[in-house]
Amino acid sequence: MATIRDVALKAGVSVATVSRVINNSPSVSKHARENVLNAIKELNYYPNLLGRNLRRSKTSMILALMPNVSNPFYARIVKGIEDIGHKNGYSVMICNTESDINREKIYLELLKNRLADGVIFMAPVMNKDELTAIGESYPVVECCEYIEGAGVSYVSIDNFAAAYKAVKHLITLGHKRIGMISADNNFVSTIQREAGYKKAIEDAGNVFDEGLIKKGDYSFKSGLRISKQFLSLVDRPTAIFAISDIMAIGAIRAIKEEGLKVPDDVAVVGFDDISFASMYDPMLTTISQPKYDLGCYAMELLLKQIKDGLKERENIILEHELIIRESTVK
Amino acid sequence: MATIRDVALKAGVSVATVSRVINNSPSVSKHARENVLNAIKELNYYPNLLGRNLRRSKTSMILALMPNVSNPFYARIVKGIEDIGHKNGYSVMICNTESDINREKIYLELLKNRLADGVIFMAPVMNKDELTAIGESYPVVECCEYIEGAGVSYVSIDNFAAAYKAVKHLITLGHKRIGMISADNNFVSTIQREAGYKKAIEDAGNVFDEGLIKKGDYSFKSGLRISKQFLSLVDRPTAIFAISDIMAIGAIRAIKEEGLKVPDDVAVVGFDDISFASMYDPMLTTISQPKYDLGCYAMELLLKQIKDGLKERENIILEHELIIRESTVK
DNA sequence: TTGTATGCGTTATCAC
DNA sequence: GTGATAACGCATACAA
Repeated sequence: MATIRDVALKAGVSVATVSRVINNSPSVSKHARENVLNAIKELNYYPNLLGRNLRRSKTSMILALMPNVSNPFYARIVKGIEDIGHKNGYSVMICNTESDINREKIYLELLKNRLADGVIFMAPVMNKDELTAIGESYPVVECCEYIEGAGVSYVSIDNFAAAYKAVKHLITLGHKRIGMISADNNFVSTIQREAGYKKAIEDAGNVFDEGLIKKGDYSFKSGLRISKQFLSLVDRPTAIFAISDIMAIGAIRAIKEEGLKVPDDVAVVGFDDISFASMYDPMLTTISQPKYDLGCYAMELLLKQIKDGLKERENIILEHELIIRESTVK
Repeated sequence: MATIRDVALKAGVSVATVSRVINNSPSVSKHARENVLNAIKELNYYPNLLGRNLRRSKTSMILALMPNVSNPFYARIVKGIEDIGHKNGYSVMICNTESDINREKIYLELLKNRLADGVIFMAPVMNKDELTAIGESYPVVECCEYIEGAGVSYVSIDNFAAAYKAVKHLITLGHKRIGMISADNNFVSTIQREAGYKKAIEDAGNVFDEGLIKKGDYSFKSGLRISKQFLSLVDRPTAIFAISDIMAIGAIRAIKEEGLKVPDDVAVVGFDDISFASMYDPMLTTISQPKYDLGCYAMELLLKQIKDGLKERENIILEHELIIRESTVK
């Protein structure tokens, strides 16, 4: 495999000149540049970035840690991250944590081992102190999900307001008993969405019933199971609000299996607006997050940290949107 | 940031000894090892892998190029790749090509630039000669989709047999006019699936009607649009076979929108068995590929190439399965 | 405009 | 069991 030295030899110049050509330094004669370029082509030379990166002590790589490659919710976010990254000369490596703290740590080693310049965390499961420690030494930004008080920059939406809006929508449609399919974790999104749900219920003058919040695990099956529980209540809810589209879809399936109609008998609202939401039958009313922009802003925050040092923390809250479809309105 | 030299200094030994400790060399005294370990902890030292990789000229990273992170079909495959990779000390970086040849090339540079030791290609769009060239110089294996005659190892399924089985299933159910939603490309999978479709039709003694194959683009919308075309035919098909689940789901939606029932009026078979297939209403009959195993085998083939040099080419065909659900049988 | 020489952080060879 | 030291491939300060 050709090295810069081979190129220099073939082009009859020094390695320094070759390096200058590669890096578009202006101070190199036309003649020399041509020779070098030819030699590069002839030798099919590609710079060894290990050498370059070691020398420059930067890798132009950033890490995107997500809990689940298969979750379509993250797809657009990643696109935003990549677009901004590429525009700035960074490659992004996507890594699958599976919400497994060990895998998170394995991939974080890439950062500590200087194989990446920074990391975008999609939904960290490590605890606050650990995250804070990482954030103090390396460029980190959280995207969507974040840990409050960890002192790490994040970009997200106002989950409280979003949930409030979703539930308000149901209330406006006349629903009084609204079941909520939440999750059994301490994510900010979960806590905020439950709070938004509660506030909307209470603002409407209805009594908040703790029993109408049940915990799933973001899966279709859990949405299905919980909804069946709701439907078997004597005073069953006429609407269900799920904190993820997949669980909402499980809810729809459950309602149909019970011989009921959506939205006539039970209305359903989801969260995320994944692509499947508009493919389902009925199409799902849901909260749309600005996924692409979330990714873009996260990457921009990260780049700023990398360039300017990591002193400044910055949090960005983007707008969400309620997308009304067939699962709530005919 | 601490380097091996700092550790050596603090531990009162030479860098060589530190290196030995890091790499678990047996020839280092208990005493020295302890000192080094302590120094490492105190200094919060992490080896700079750029240095190590440069020295060893290997990165223990492999590239997984996929057309689309958001396609749930690839999720399990990636899991297989990662599991085998991790088990062998490799990290895998997932990269999004979006079926864009430029992005493919950008990421392939990481290989040429020695930032990765090998690449697993999920659905290459580059042409045969280009792929062959890459395959001659670097460890490469194709997974699922592959280019025939490129001389690159691949692991896939028998798409001809799978399509044949799917269509045969419909024929057995009594269907005679079966529309096929294919794609407008030259993927092996597409060609083989069309051939399997044709053969099944002909083996059943029916006439093959070219007009019953229409081309989509793997999207929900294209499945929807094409199905509406099918349904508006005077002699409309009573069954539809789509080469992707997403298009099949579009077909179901179209059939329902026309006021028809699935499977009573029109039956539908998809391909891939994405998680969403069993969430839809009706649940989708489809061909299941052994996604996880596809990933595992691909990674194993790649590791073999990396270790043994890249001389040997090997192709692996795994078993598929027809999953019969509600979209064909009540 | 060009070349020489140094060092980035490691590992590995060699001598002790 | 240990320590000098020479690479790995490149970028750059400095000298010319």
